[in-house]
Amino acid sequence: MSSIRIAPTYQGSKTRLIDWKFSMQLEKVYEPQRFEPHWAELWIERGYFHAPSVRLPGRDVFSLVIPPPNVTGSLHIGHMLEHTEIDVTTRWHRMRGHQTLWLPGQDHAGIATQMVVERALKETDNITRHDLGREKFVERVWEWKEQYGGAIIGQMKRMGDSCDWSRNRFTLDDGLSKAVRETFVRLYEKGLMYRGEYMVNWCPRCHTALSDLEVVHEESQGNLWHIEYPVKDMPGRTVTVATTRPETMLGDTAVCIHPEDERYLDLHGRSVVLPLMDREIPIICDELADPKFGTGVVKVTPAHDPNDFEAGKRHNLPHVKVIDHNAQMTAAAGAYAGLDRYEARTRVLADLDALKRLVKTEPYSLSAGKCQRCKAVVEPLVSKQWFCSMKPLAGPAIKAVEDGRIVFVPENWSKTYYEWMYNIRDWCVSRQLWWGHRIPAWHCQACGGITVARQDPDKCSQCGSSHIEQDQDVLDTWFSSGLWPFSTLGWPDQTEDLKTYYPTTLLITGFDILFFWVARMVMLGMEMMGDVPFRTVYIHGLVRDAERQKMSKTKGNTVDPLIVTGQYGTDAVRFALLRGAAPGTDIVLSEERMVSSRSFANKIWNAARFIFMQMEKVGVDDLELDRLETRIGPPGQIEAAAPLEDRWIFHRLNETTAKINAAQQAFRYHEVADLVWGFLWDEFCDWYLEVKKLRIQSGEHSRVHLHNLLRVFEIALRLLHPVMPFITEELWQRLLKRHDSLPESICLAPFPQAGDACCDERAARDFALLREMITSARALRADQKLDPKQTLEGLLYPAGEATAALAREAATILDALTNTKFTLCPAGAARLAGASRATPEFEIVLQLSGSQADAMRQRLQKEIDQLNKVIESSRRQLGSESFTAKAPAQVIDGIRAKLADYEAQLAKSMQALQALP
RNA sequence: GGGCUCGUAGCUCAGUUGGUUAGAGCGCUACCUUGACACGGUAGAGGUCGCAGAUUCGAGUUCUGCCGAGCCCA
Repeated sequence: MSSIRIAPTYQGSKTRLIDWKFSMQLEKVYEPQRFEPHWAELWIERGYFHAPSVRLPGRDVFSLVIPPPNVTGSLHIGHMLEHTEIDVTTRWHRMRGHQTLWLPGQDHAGIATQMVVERALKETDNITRHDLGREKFVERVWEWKEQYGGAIIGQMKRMGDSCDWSRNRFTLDDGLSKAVRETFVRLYEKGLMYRGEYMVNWCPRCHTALSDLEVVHEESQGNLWHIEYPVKDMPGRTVTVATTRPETMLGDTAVCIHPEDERYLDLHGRSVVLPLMDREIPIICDELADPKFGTGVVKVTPAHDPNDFEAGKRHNLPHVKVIDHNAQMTAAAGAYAGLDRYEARTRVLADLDALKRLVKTEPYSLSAGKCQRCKAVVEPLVSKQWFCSMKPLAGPAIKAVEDGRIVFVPENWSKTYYEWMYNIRDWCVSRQLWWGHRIPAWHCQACGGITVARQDPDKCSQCGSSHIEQDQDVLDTWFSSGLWPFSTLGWPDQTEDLKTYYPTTLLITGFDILFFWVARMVMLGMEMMGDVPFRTVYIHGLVRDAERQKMSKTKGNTVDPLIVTGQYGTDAVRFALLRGAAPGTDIVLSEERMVSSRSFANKIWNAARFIFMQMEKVGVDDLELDRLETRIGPPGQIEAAAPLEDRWIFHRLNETTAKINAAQQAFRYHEVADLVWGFLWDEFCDWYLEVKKLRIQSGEHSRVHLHNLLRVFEIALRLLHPVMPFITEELWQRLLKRHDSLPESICLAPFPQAGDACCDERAARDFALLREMITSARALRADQKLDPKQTLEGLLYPAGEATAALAREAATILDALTNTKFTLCPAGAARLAGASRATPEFEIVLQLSGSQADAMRQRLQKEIDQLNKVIESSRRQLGSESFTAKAPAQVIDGIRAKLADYEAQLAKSMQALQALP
């Protein structure tokens, strides 16, 4: 092996893997920026994440579609959490040899994108979209999309998201647009898509109708104004209505009382005169009025309130539209025409006050519906829109979850899902926008008929006239998103992709779009494909800041993934996110979490550095690690004659492997992270490496020791890879000699599986005992404030032959790791006075001066107190008839054994206390 | 008003079907710059698991009520 060592450089050789000859020298400090971009690019260039269309024989399929981010946006930390969870799961499946597809893409976000481009037009050219015209405007949005739409893709690639980029999809792609049109036509033909005049949520800023879901209700402090209406032909008789929106009174076409309200029986069949307008309107009887609320009289404005709209239908009331699509008063508002709705409110109140018709103003908290996008207060307006009937679609969607064909994780989300599904209302799908899928319906100027078609028609399907014009509106973005799991796979064409990957295996997404997206995908998937779109829905939490606050731009507490990954490394940020990602909980992302996660990466880095240095010293490079077949499946056989630490670490590795696979299966990402952390840091680095250091220093059988060390480390890297893909790839590439039989990348190497071959309970017990001896001795030293550099004399009294044998076998380790020269004493030998520590298995005594005895006495007394406490409670339990009669024998035996231990330990502690000078 | 979630160490959180002395990270204290790592090591302190009942031989874990925090739907 050459003695020249050059740090690897990736420049000018993007597609080259690391040259192993130069791979053994690691920088002292972990610097992820040096290698993360390299691997991110290489993985994609080599096509490791490409999924074939054809179903490969004998392999499980794992497929998942991305929740498509908004094309104009950039990724925030919430996306990064979502993508990390997806990526961890995807990589895990890929490594398990499954035919794996993570399909990426973006959606066109109709309202949001149009808003952004309109704003830009205003700023740069001071023009509106109407100045440009529809065609030109849409062109501009496409230009915008081309310019900024790549941002997300770039970010995802840099984060190592293992998606198949050859399949990237956009909701406005030709294929997906075809799917949208096909769906619309099918639903229309089935009578599930209809057009009509109904009251919808209208955003006066975005100038479009919104679905119920796009309206957010916010509590705010307002007033309840009480207005008096004089009853016609009954001088002096008035009724008082209460309203939070007095300006709408101009459009009142009735007042309403409850039919059984005794206060108003004399008013049945009467009418009132609407103040300010001097319009006579009827008094109607309807359940709409709640006798218990206020005066029991309500004003009825069918054109501007959903409940009144319904009441208006029941009583054939006329609509007087006093507020228009710009939230300005119409001509019907008489003197108030042209005013903004709030200005009109002020004026109406002033005028009513002048007429002495405003009898009371009381503060009132109300919840106003606001546009999700622009936060403008939504105006309920009657207009002609397209609606999708939901009830018929909801049935099969509910059943799919009830049957367990779709499973929610955590399970309780299914309740929220049912709740919404059972109370579902028709979906307003038309939007008065230009950016989106134009509705495939043509209106005939001759007969007024509607032609809905897959291909653009040239004449009316009803009268044959060629004077037809396509509907001006586009569809809700979520309509196309609802088709995402199959439109992205080529539907409505019957593609190979569809056969192979639909239904998808899993969906990982946030609860905020459970109704918007998840529920609609289920309904449309059932309807169009006749099968569920995914089998499992994992709902992740919300990323919060260190103070548990929701992140928001206005609060300024957002975390930019690009900045933090630059600071700490992508692996560390991923790990920090995952450590908090217990199912059903929000994720708290703090600076400290990222710092400690980077420390973990640094720890692994340095463990590798140590290993590589030893390999150099011993003069071995690969130690036959190229024989991959020995590493598929369980961690492998370990000879019975192998040193204790090897038998122990393989046992632990195997256990950890089993637990990690189980945690992966259950989406317990925090557990995956904790397990791998605990194994690598607390066991591999703190104990195994420390012992191996001694072995290698001794110079005997270094090769054998190193061989096992490398095997463990290599397997651990693969366990860690889904969670920290970059550092594991970097180290794995450096560790392994390039060999034809090996996968090119750790991405493609098999994920470790647990087996029985290296289970070794005895080694586990022995090593735990050895650790206890060492820890006890160290604790004694620390208690006595003894100089760590001073080698001490110590005595070890084992309780039995097995412990004695272990003490003999591990004598050098015990001495070295405690800096003590221990003498092994027979079990029954007389105790020497000194600092002592006892366990059921052994007792350790260190020589002690009188001045140090006090601290020791205190510690022993505390220990005795604690022992007495647990002994008492154990005895009480064992003395209880009902316990011994009912508890399982295993539990009783366990407590008996433990009690014996406590008692033995207590005796030793008492003895030690007495022995103190 | 209906539904859901949470309340465990100073802070942020784990704790899978009830079972022996309740864990982690960060922070804190003391000691240690030891040839992988101070982004480190060793040893420690710190919790009557929100409150009150109930079930049980046994409850952080199950049930009921209350208090407190948050979210969703109407």
